[in-house]
Parts: sequence; structure tokens; C-alpha cells
Amino acid sequence: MRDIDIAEVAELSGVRASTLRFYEEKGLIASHGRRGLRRLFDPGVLDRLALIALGRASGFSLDEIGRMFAPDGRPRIDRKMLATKADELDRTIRRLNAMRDGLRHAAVCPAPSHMECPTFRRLLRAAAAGKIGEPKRARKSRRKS
Amino acid sequence: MRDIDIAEVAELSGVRASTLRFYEEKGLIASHGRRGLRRLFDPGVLDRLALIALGRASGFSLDEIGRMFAPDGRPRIDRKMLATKADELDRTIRRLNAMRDGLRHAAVCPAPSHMECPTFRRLLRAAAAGKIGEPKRARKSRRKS
DNA sequence: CCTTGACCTCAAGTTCACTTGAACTGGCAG
DNA sequence: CTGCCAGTTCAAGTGAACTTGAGGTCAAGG
Repeated sequence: MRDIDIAEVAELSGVRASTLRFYEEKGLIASHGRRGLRRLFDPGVLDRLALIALGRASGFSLDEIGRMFAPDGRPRIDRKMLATKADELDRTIRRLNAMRDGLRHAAVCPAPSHMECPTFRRLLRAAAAGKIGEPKRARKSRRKS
Repeated sequence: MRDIDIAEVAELSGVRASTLRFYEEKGLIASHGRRGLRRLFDPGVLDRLALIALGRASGFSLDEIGRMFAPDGRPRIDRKMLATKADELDRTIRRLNAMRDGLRHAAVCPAPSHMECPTFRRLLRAAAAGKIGEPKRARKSRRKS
């Protein structure tokens, strides 16, 4: 089952055709050929897109993702950078945990102002502690308009 | 020690003066008065900024943050929304954990292509599982240029 | 009193990640 | 053969979150 077309990739991946063209232009994915003008994709592009989505959701820019996972999808990976990114994620995760705890607490705390609640202030400090080497960018995917 | 000036807020918080003005315009922080043209801030703005930074780092938009933590810094909080946001964060954290594990693994895995590594594919699937209700936006703070 | 320089306003510019619009093309159903 | 229309290109637009630049103001030091 070679060669799926852009509409099908969009359907299967949930990524819009316009985005797929954009990603191809950026070199994040590649179409395998053309039928007339129409791009033909290898089904493997779906794995690639899952990887991209995961990276995006984890706070990496498209450029970073491109650098992390080779331009053609194969090996060429900087292991040191991967480890660095993993450490970065660790710090992000720690901050997110603090934020989540803070939110959960705020949802039930009876203090008049959260700033007057020692628990909340402690969480804030804990979260702020991970300040150095903050994350840089991450967006949720837009739901189909 | 009332009334600190914008340069000091910037210094103490690490947030640029231009950003502070921008935040004020957006209603995320408030200056407490003026000396001539110059804004005077209450030291409490620093807590507020820590909260904003935390929220941003956790993937919330400035608008969401504004809605989450009252316009003036006091109570007015929708507990249901806070809980919802906390759940959202939980899902994000789970995905981030998967991503981090994936990166760590990729950094040591000898498979020629990560897609051929069963461990990596498993992580990818695990991460993809949390797809519904994805995060929307989060940026790392720019370091001082 | 006069200069200086930090701060002010307001408009426009920047980056990222896409989306939209206009104009065109070509495989395929009828 | 002839349209249809999903797909194409290319340029421009969008929204979020800031930053930059031009030109103006004013409190404080000399």
C-alpha cells in the first residue's frame, strides 16, 4: 500500500493539508513523488508526523525538531543534544508539576487571596526554583476550525 | 518599602521594562501610581510576575492567565476552571514524560533508525495516546539579548 | 536654570506556526 | 472531449507575545 495522497495523510494524521505543505517546505516531511501535480506520500510519513506532534507538544520549535530528528527521518542524531533536551524537559516537567499542584490547591483553598496562603506561596517558590534553563516554546494544536 | 520603579521591577523579576508595560496594558499587572510620568509599582507585583511566569511556562496564554488569576490579583477565581486546567496539565505532563523517556532512549539506542526500535515505537504510541485535549501554547522566556 | 538620561507613548516591526486567497492545472467521470 | 474539482503555487494575512524606534517629558544633579 504505497503512496497515499495529501488528503488521506491529513485524514489519518489529523494534520491539515496546508500544514503538510508547510512542513514539507520546511523539510520536516518529504513527499515521495507526484502524480501530476499531486504529492504522493509514503505511509511512513504518519510516524514522522506523530513524532513532530510529540515534539511540538513537548515544547520544541519546528526548527529544533528538524534538527533533532534528521531531515530525512534517518539516524543522524546528536546524542548529546538529545540528552540535553531530555534534561530540559525534566525541568519543565518539574515546573508543570508544581503548577498543577498549585492549581489543584487553589481550587480548594479557602484563603481570601492565594498569596496569603502559605501552601500556595510554597508551591510558587518551588516552581520558581527551576527558573534557570526555562522552556522556550510550545503550542497546543488548533482543533479543526 | 513602598513603590519600586520599573527598572527595579525589571531587575528583580528578570522581566523587561517593555514587557512590563505590555503586561500592564493587558491588565496582567497594575502600577500603583506615577512620579511624573514614571510608573510606581507595589513590591507585590513581583509575586504576580512569578505567577505569570509560572503560568506561561505551564503552557497558558496571557489571556488565560489573566482569567485564572483575577485582574487585580485577588480571589475571583473559577475553581472549576482551575481543576480543568490542572487536568489539562496532567495530560501534558504525561506526554512530556513520554517525550523525555523517548529522548533519553534515543540518546543511547543503537538501532539504525529510531522507527525500527520497538522501545521507541512503544513510547511514541504511549505519547500519542494522550492526544485528545492537547496543550495549546507555551514559550520559554527569551534570555537577555 | 539647564542638561541629562531614564522613562514615557504610540505605531510599527519581528518571530513562529500556520492559514487563506487568488489564480492555475491536470487526472478522471461522464 | 470536456468540465469538475481536489490539488497546486505563491504571496499575503493572522494571532500571540513581545521588541524596537521615533519623538517627547520631567525630576534630579551640577
